Amino acid sequence: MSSKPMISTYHEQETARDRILDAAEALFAEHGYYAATMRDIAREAVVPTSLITHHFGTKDDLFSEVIHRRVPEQIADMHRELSAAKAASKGGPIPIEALIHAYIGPMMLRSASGDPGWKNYARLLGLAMHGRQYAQFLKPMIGYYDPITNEFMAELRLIYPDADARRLHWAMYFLQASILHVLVEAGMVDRQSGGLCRSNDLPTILDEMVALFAAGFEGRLNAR
Amino acid sequence: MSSKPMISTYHEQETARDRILDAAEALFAEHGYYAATMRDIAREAVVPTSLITHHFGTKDDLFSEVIHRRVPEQIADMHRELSAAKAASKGGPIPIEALIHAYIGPMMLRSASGDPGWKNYARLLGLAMHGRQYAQFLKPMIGYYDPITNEFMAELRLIYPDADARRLHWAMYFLQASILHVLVEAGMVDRQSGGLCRSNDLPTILDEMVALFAAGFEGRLNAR
DNA sequence: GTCTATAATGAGATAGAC
DNA sequence: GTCTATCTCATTATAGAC
Repeated sequence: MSSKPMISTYHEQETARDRILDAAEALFAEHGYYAATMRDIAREAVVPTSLITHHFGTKDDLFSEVIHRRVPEQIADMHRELSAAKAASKGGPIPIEALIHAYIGPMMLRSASGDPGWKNYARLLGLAMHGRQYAQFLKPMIGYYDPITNEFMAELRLIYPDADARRLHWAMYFLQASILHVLVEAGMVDRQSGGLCRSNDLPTILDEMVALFAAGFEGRLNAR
Repeated sequence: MSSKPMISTYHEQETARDRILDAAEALFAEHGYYAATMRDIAREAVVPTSLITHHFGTKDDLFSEVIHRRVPEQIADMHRELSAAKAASKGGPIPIEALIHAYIGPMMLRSASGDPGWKNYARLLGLAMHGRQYAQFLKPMIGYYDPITNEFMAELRLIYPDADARRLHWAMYFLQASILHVLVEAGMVDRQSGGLCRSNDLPTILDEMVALFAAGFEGRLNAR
């Protein structure tokens, strides 16, 4: 808050603490929480292992800090997009394409922005949210994502006021399930399409995903 | 193949080898590959750790064997459902609902069948296929799933002969991304819906998912 | 096939000098 | 804030008796 470098994207003048966070983010995203060791992270950051515990405490604490460094900005992105979509619809329900885009677009575009830190964070998010409840490293995330998702749910209800409440939740569930895998960029579609589609082509994926889920929501949630 | 018990669902007369596989399947599914230790697995199976390596070799080998025990039956399920859908359509294109159901239904219904082994296997599948290419334990899986997915892709092309090839791949990609998370039963929808929807209610999820993706495919792939 | 005992390695975390 | 050296413990894997 006080003496941070103003531009943290470039590696010049980066403190050891920042290098540790960057390295942890990258290795957690690449190998997962358990397979990424403190030693690996220290080597990547070119610091002794003890400096990690000095700055952050336990490995769990380090993971939490990696999340907390980015998550407020991400949630702010989503709020901004949601507000813009609301303003553009002038009191009426938001077009479904705009709502889906506001929900999944910010993280995908951050990931595609060219900043390797955001790319790693996006992949880490996709990995962590895929785990089960008890996983301790889910906790720093769900406190942020469940509330913002509920805000989007409220708008979805305004678009489809006659749809069954459970059906609205299922629709959002499938959308979230899908985006989590997309953020990981696991390479499945690359293999299966023989290179025709690339899982790191996030701008294309965003367009395709918005269109497909919008069609699904329209077809499924207007009835009844 | 020769002296296996004919009914492996019940625990009576189960060999130590089978107990090890069951325990490994359960703990890999619950905690992931790295967090589930050989000691945990041995304790759960009530055998000494050394018996695991004696029967299976390394931890990697054990994981592979857990997969190979179930995957042929699962692929056979999917082939059977696909063949039945083809036969029912009498030479014409398969209805999209039937194709999606044939693709995602078998694993979901196995998971919901009441056999805890299949439930654990389904969750493990959802976890493992979510990882990235290099993850060594992905290898025993993609050799099975990519070919069967390509068979379904071929049928999808027959349903939408005028659709762009990439768009067909993206549609299947989103479907697969979604089903992987559903199989994990991570509890996300339970929290967000306040208990209105449960992530272990797979029969309901199957119906909702088939309907939503069918609407999405129809709206997205008929055009052009 | 099954078990006890143990080896060999790598893990997360700490002490204390500079 | 940073580093060297080390502690303690859990990990996978093996040796060899029954």
